[in-house]
Amino acid sequence: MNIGTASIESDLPAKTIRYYEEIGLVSPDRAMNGYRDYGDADIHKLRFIQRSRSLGFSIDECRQLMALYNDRTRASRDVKAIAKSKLADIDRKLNELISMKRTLSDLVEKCHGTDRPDCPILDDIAGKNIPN
Amino acid sequence: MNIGTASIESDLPAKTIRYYEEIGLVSPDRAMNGYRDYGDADIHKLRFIQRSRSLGFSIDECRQLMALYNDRTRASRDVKAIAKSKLADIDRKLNELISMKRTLSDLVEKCHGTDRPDCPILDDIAGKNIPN
DNA sequence: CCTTGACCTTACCTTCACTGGAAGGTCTAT
DNA sequence: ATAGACCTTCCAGTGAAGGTAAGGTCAAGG
Repeated sequence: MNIGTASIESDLPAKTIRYYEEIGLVSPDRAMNGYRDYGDADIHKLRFIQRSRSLGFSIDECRQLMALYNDRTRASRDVKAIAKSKLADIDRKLNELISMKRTLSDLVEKCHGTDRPDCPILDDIAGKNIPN
Repeated sequence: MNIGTASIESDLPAKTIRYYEEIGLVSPDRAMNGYRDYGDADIHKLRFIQRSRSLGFSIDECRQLMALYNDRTRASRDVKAIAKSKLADIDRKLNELISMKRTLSDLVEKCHGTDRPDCPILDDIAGKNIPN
């Protein structure tokens, strides 16, 4: 499968996929013409990375997970530990996002959204009683 | 007020404050000795930016928000639109995060966590079918 | 007056994770 | 045979800072 198809399958820009190869995350075969040739396992990896990245995990964290994929002799205990620590990260991110959402949607709700300059969102961001 | 104090007042690293000056966000006076001299209005702006950034707005969005804030004739509708689009972003991230959490905690639960290399988490990453 | 140490300055380099563009090779359909 | 959609590599730039170096300034203590 060429990079264009891999891009669609993994929901990642071709540019990004090449970058991931450059930094050693996913190394596809090459066809006779020099084109990258992605197999199902590559697509699966790319999808996993895409999902992890979109959740705010760093490339380095993705690399840890990829390393687990490449080392089939690792004790499943270690894998479980890493997965659990990622779960804790996810929970932390969830809480941050929820708090951000609460604040923002409070503000959006209070904002009348008209032509008038009066705006609770800006008032909040600016802090209540600071002079212009 | 020197940059160190401004840093404390605005809850932003001095380095970041200088960067904000470089990109034209906040331009303090200079004292005779060349030190930056921040007034209340500058601190106010810095706090505004700090708060916007912590709510997930990009620098460019902060710039828009500040322009709206400084524009006495602004429409609160415009501010609301920006905030709502940010909220949509947050919701999308939340959903992805929740789905990732479900996947990972499913896997952690299924993982026996012993010395054996056999590991359901890796099997999932590899795209194997895991019998329930 | 001198030194120490905290604070400030600019200038430049590095980071992370891409993203864009140029210049050119390949494939497929008409 | 040619168009245009794909692919290749290489080089540069982005946002939003963080790090480090080399040096200027200031207040306090000896």
